[in-house]
Amino acid sequence: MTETPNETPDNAPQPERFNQARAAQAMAVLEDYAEMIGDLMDEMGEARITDIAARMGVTHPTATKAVARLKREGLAMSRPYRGVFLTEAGVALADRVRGRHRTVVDLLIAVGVPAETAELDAEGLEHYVSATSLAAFEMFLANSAARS
Amino acid sequence: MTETPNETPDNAPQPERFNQARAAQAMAVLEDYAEMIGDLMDEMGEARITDIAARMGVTHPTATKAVARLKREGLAMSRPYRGVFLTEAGVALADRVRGRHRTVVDLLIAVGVPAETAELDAEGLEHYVSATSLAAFEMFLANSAARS
DNA sequence: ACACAAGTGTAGCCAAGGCTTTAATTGGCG
DNA sequence: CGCCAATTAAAGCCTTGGCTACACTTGTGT
Repeated sequence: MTETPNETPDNAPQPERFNQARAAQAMAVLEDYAEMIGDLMDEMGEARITDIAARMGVTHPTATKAVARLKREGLAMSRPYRGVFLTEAGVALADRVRGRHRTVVDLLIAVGVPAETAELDAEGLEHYVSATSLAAFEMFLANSAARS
Repeated sequence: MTETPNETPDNAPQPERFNQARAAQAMAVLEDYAEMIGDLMDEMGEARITDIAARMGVTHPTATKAVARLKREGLAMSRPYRGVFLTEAGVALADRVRGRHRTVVDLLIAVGVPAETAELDAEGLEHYVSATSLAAFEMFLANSAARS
């Protein structure tokens, strides 16, 4: 191997922004599952693989794999044939995701997107909203409310 | 609750929205590549694999694969060892993506997101903005401009 | 007590989208 | 003209996240 330390790719414009988007995308699925498990725990007291799969619109093996990944990331715990539970970190993530989702939906509505579309689009958008943008959204919403 | 587990999945929120988001995600990469090829054709008259790869921040083989996918989708054409060109459909897609990108950036800025962050976030966000939301964004921007 | 249905887990396949390595083509230069 | 560097292509591997098929627990009902 020639010593090719992963230095800056080269003098290209900014390919990093794509990598950043790709990284966010990797996290997106985890976030969705964590949020879903949080919802199920709130509603039913526990999250079962079948329910998670049904809600996510996937088959149980797929849900199992996702849960395995959540466990690997320290976001969830589960014992064989028992329900799935979120760790403290998982709960924190779920809460954060939920809050962000609401903010995104509210912002979309605030700029004139129909409520239904806002919900639908937010599902895809939310994972790509940076903390900076989220803060801006909240400020914008606060100002809008105050001005109305 | 009695044991009766034969109940319908309760208020199961359509899992389709997740599938929708997944579909959008599949298109995202293609859109990015098409846009990039369009840029390169405008700037240099042709798009070469090496340039595409550099700009996207990936290796050449990855870019080659992406181009193959674009060709499969009827969005691009290329002859071995010659440049890559967009088909009519590809050009249309690239233009649409470019316009949407600008609108998204403008909207983010309009609601108070710093310009740099807006650019960065738009890269991920743009692929999930529906036509309905996009139209709402444009109307919002038009109104903002008029009111300023 | 045991059988069977439902739920869960495991294995193996596929496509996408990354990567590295190796081969081939092109084209410029000595 | 022939060789070499750069470019492109091809082949093979990895991970993610879908899927189906099949195996195994669990626990409920007779």
